[in-house]
Amino acid sequence: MYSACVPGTSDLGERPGAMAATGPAESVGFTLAQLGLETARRFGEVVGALGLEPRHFALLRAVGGAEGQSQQVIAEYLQIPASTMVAIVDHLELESLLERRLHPTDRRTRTLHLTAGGKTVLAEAMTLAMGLEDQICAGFEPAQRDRLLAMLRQVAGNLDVSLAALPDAGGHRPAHV
Amino acid sequence: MYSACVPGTSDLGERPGAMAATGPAESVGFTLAQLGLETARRFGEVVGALGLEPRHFALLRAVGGAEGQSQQVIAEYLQIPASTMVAIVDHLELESLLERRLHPTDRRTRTLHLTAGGKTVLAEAMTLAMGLEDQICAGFEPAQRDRLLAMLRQVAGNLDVSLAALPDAGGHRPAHV
DNA sequence: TATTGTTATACTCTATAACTATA
DNA sequence: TATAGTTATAGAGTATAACAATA
Repeated sequence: MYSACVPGTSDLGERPGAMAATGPAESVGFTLAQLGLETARRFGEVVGALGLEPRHFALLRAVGGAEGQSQQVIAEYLQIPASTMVAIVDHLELESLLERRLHPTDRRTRTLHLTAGGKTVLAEAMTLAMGLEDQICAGFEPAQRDRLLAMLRQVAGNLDVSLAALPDAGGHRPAHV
Repeated sequence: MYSACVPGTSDLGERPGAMAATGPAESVGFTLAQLGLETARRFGEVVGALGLEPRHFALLRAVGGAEGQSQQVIAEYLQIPASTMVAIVDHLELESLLERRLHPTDRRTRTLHLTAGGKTVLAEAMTLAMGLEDQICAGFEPAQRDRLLAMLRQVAGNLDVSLAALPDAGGHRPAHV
């Protein structure tokens, strides 16, 4: 993890120090990079209380929002290679938070589904995430927070960052239909 | 780098895919984490054109703003372990962008100084960073950009993130003086 | 005896590529 | 022949701890 050098980046896990401080406070870019890093780090701590790592949460959330999708589709959405996907799914399946099921027509494909426990843990994680959100936005009036979000969305647009969720399997039809 | 799972984190280098998309667009936390990640990634691309990695830029910048500080002080500021610091300093010294000098009174200590070339490269990198800044803030009027920065600073305060630079060696006096 | 910097090393994470089974 | 998923493996990056010189 050295993305921290921000605006270099860096990935953080629950690993200790990242190269963090880097930018002038007058720059939106530096500030965003630094806040993003710290936000991610805090989130890791928060979901860590549930025994989850950020990547596990990310997968639970993706599956929760797109029940029945294939591993491949979800891996592409999360922008991780197939081999990494296998490891994460293995981990969560071992903890009985999600399960692989056979695809109804294609026996090569595995579809992913949350278990009851997975839904519970995901809900708990979302609750904790909302608590962090409140901490992040402390002192903001609702209208101010909305303005901040609107500006951040504009920045996302400027950077071609998609904030969209993955449609569930039912929404996906073969192109030729 | 998997901090990308955002708000997991992650560090990014110039490495390809990071687990990126994760959060609902209605959350400041998720959005910040995602934008921070992308900003850091873009910055890595930008300074990469100068042959720098984000961590190299971070060190050049820290030294440029605190000429003559010891490796230890700067490593602490950057929140990286001493052994990592050695590797980065080695790299930049090999490229003649900075140099180690002997401390005037303590022969254990090395002080860090930018070379003329280092100053040039740092200035070029700052110019490129400003170009990225313009891209990030495209469509914002100056007053809007100021409002965004002010809000981000408030978030930084909420998260105890320091945006301060490191004082240079001259500003450091032993506590007992 | 404590501290600065260095070196050696072990560990984690990630991605590439080979492999199996299906289509 | 191509694709979904799996496994094996090699590489990068990081941190921990032992070490040398100096205080």
